[in-house]
Amino acid sequence: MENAWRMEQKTLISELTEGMELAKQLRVNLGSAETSEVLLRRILSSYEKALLILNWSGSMGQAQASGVPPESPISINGSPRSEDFDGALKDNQDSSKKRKTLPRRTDKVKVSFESGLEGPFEDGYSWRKYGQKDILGAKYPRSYYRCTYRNTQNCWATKQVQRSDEDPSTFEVTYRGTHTCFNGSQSVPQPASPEKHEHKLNHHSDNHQKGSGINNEYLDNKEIASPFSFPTSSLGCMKSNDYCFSSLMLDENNFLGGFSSSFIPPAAAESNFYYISQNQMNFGDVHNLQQSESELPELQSANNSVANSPILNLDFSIDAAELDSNFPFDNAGFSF
DNA sequence: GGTATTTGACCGTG
DNA sequence: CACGGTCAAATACC
Repeated sequence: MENAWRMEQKTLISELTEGMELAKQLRVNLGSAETSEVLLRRILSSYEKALLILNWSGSMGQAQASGVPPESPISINGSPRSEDFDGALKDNQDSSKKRKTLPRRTDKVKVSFESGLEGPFEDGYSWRKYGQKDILGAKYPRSYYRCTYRNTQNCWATKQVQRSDEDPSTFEVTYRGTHTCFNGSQSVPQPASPEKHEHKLNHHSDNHQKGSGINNEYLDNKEIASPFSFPTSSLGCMKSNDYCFSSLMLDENNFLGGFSSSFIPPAAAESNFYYISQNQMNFGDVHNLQQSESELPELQSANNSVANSPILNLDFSIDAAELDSNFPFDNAGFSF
């Protein structure tokens, strides 16, 4: 067993390393759509293999290491609820029920109120709040948002925003589902002004504070969290197909989802989680990409921050960190 | 009047 | 049964 594991580990490391390299190349080549696509495919392939391995040895039980049908059944179209796509995710084995343990991705974002909004909080999408709940053990309530275009464009993306009790200036944002809306309207706040920027989209800003019934605390929460976003970023597809593309790809990777997934056209992409191509144009800084599925109990991302993430240049690093908890990667020398 | 938010109720899951 | 997530009626704002 051990030998087997070691071998797998090597393979895994090799695959991940390659993926990383490819990603780096991609970064350099971004711009040339074709090249990017090829590279992305390769990246995906590498990660897929790695994931399969992980999946297999990591949790013997579920090893769905076979060519699991990647894409989820077009749930988006017909399904009335967002929970659908989780089903899509891992329904292979347990089919039947919808689960709440949707894989999702969490980001922690730090914001400084004192100095005004420092980080850009627009992710280019329009969110509509549909609920708020007090969470056990948390000081602050959790807010639930869904894409404004859910009905009009069948976009089932949702996100949850929770203020950290320990550090109120930090918000944990959990994205679920992928945007399938094409909102040119979202005009991404392009080169988001690094410094306090108005968190209101000038264009079509429809999220201004309306519910003036909320108290300040929530207001904060809301103003900031709601339109949330990252630096320049890009979540999902915005206007540039290229970015959309990459987002999807990575997304599809689903780092832990463990599915093979081949590229899915943006339109129908209903992958499961976003992946944020972090800011600064070229995935510069990493965040946490967490996809937790039933396998990984929790997603916590650990870094907060927009501000400092000494991590490398590629997002993949995150995984390393995460996986780390499950595997002895030490020797791998994941020093991206 | 249309759209967004608030908030209690409902429902599925563990 | 408790908790988290979503629904939907009521309400607020433009």
